[in-house]
Amino acid sequence: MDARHPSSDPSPWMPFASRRRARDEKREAVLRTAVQLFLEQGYHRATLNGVAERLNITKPALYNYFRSKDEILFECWALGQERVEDCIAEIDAGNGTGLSKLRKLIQGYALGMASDFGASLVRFNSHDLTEANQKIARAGKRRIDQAFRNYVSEGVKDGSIKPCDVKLTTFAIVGSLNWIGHWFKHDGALSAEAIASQFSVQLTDGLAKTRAAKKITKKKA
Amino acid sequence: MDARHPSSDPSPWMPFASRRRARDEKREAVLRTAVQLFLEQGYHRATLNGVAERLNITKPALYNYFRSKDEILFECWALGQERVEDCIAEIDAGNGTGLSKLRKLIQGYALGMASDFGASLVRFNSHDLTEANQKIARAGKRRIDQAFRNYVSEGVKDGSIKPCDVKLTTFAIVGSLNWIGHWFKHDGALSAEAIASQFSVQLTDGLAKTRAAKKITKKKA
DNA sequence: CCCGTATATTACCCACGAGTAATAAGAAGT
DNA sequence: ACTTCTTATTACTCGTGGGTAATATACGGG
Repeated sequence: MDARHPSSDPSPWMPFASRRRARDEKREAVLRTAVQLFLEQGYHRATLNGVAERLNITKPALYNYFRSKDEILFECWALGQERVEDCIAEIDAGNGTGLSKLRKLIQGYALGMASDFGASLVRFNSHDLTEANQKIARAGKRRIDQAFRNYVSEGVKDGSIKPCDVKLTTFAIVGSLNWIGHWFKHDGALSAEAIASQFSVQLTDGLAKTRAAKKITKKKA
Repeated sequence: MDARHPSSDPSPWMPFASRRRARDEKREAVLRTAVQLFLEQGYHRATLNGVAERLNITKPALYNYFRSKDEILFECWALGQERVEDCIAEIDAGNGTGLSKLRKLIQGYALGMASDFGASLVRFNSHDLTEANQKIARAGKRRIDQAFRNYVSEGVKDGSIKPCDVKLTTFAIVGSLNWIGHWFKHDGALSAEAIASQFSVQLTDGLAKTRAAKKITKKKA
């Protein structure tokens, strides 16, 4: 069925490695199922029995992979967070104007929000995490917010974005994007990609300092 | 202290009325305390014992005013909803371009979001309501969303707003506004009014079809 | 002054679901 | 085949908190 047990491979670690991989796959399967159920029914209404049932196992089996329900919640959150942070890292590695970076981040973040793990960043209540994990989550949120703000103010500096209140502008953009996590449906009329590219244009529409926009500003001034 | 017991009033219904009013005030006090606690700790972490404690009463006393915890939640939601719907009614009663109506709604909605009851529209999980109340909440959300869409498409028709994807534009605006409910703090640097007026301008900035904007559109075309 | 109603309290119930033994089954290695 | 480690199951505990029954107290009206 698959190449998970390549008996032809003589390496004595291979069987071990393959078992580890199977384990990780199961862990991921749990997370995927859990996040779906959490999103469908809400974290508290969703029970671990329910999660287990969907996986055709029983609740205690889950405890081979996770220590507690809130740990599952946290790891769902973490996967969504990771994806966004990877996106930020990629943007930071490249170059471009503040505006182009901002657009990339908007696009990446929008795509994230259209996924289950991404939506968990905004659909779950941070109070359901342990105190320690709440701190981690807050720090993560901060880093993302900071990235947005950095790109905006960078854009203002390099002239690609017209002067604006960085904080409020960021809030407005992030808000629009977060909302995707609440209304997006995979079976809807709009694909995630379409939304992402639309938003990356639309949300920066009034922000870009084009030649034409410059003219207007000067006219007004 | 107050005129709640006007013994000078001969009307036999007056005492009754005054007691009703006291009752309603207590009901409201419960809701105010409850919504605060729900927002602080999350609906599930917050207990009715906790709510009662803050009011210097005990849990069963709450059941003189509400049938269940989720009824309290619902009424908090309803108060926030009502406020927005009042705003919509007011706008619909007056006249103006689609753009000016949209700006009024943005302003009103932003102000709402900066209040506890308004924030409850977006901070609480609809799954914590009864099936019946979920339907009511969904219908309410729909009405608000529809108002936004109506004003936008009205604006496009009357020429105050430049042609755009009504649905996505609305989502973007509503998203920005809803996000206020998550980050606004009463003791923060920005007042609710400042945010509301800022957003009413900023969110419609790229939307308004000014003469200058018209020129750009024609240039591009 | 007494009665009836509204409103509060104390003391309880109990459903629910997270988490935990105790234990069985299955595969890997020898 | 025997052992061992992993992974799963059955059957259970138990804390929590929403909700209730019985009851006390305050207050306005006759």
